[in-house]
Amino acid sequence: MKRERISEIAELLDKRGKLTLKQLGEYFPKVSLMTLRRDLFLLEEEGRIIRVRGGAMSVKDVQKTSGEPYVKKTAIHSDEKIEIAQKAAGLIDVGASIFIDAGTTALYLAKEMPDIYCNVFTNGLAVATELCKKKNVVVNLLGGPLIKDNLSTASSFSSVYFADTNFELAIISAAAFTPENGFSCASQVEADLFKIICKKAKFTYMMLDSSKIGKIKPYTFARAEDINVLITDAEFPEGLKNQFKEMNIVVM
Amino acid sequence: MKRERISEIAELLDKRGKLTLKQLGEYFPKVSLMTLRRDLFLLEEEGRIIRVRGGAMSVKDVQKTSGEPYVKKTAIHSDEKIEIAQKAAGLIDVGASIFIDAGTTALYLAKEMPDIYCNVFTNGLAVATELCKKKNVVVNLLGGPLIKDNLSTASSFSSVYFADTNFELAIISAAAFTPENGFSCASQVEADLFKIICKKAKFTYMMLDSSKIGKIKPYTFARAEDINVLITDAEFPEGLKNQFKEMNIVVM
DNA sequence: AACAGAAATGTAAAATTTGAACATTTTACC
DNA sequence: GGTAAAATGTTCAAATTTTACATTTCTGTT
Repeated sequence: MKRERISEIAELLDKRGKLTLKQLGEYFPKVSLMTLRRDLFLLEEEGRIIRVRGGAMSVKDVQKTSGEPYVKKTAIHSDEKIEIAQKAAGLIDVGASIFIDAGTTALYLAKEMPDIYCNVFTNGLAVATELCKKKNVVVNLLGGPLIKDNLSTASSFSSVYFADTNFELAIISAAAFTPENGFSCASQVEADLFKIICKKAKFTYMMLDSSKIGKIKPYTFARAEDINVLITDAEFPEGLKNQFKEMNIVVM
Repeated sequence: MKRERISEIAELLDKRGKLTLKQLGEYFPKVSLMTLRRDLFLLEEEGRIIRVRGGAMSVKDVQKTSGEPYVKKTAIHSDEKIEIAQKAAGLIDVGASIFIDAGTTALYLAKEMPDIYCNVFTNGLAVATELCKKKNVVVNLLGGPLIKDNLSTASSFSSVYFADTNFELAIISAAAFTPENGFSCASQVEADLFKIICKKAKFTYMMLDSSKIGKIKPYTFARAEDINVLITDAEFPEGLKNQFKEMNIVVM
């Protein structure tokens, strides 16, 4: 019972990298925070985690991710992003052919994804690396020149590459959204890629955490009506939710 | 003054692994604990340290006890491979267009590479990620289905992709070599890729540590006479070296 | 099945650390 | 010499951890 919980905590931390005690408390509502604290203490003695103020972090995670500027960004609004990623992960069926983008939410999705047989296309190196840990997921990386600050590829070559590859589902995230300007991002090649993706996919699922609302980035790649499902967090304003629903878009 | 103190703190932490705020206070009696706390905060943002209750610990120190599956493999014969990688790194000129493979020696090469302007093509995710740390290196990743055990891409699509991309130099490594069977590797798609690469490149540099000699893998992708430079370690047998030299191949 | 003892967990108060706000000093630049 | 910005100091409230002890659950024995 104890041993089980402890290894579950360790796994959770390896996946998430970092968790607060409160978050752990939500995962294990049956035990008190003090017990969880004691568990963390044991895990620290074993050298598997590092306890930090407020919670703990995975040693494995530190070993692989530290120093890379990209990973730091994942800390911002991470709770909302994980919430969204979990919802998105639940929508993936066995045998599906999916495109996932290179953003931080997508990276969480990669971590949360069930290890079932499916084909995933992505333009994100971190996403691809993460997916390679899953035995049953076939990973396919979009090639091209690398954008260093987010470790993604995007090139004019994409359309040629995608001419012979197919996916029914695109799960992407935008850097900004307003009803007037639609979904936008900061990079033109990325916007072009997303346009191709959205056209190619039968269904487009948009992961959009509430912090993106009202922001505008230079390149719009889709309008509200272009997507099929909007996956967001609890903070998403009700009014906007209804606007999407009126367009027959599933909001979750 | 501030910058100096901060880097001194970082060095101290790298050396000691872990320090409490009080201990830091003894090292820097001239400033208040609040200032040191602020310094630790900055260092944490830079990703150099992890703040823990009561003080901080060095990220480097945590990383020392590392254990990623892929990275683990790099430990085998690592001295020879680093030696070879350093030699290869010395051969790269400003402005060059280069292909580097996805092997472990290639990963060392990526780490040892000078940060000069050049274009690098690769099919290795780890190599690409490593190269992204260099400001002046333009990285270009070959897309396609991912091979999970070595995080590389290789597909029949390569020839199409390479039709419009050019590099004068290919620096690759083989998994095995005998004079009779030439350079061989374990994967057919990789062998196909290497064949295309060697044909496309003006010069082919082969990185071959001495442990590979006498071994045979299923798929031959090049013969001795196909390469221009052989980069190897000190253990490489003299007799074989001379055989290469007789074919006008530079051995170093 | 009942019991003792150990292990695990819960609770609450004390101790420590941190974060935030504001005051003060130093530095850099006109 | 003056002024704004950066750096540092001080103080105190808030949050977190530790400690100590109470309670529950588990385990093995009779």
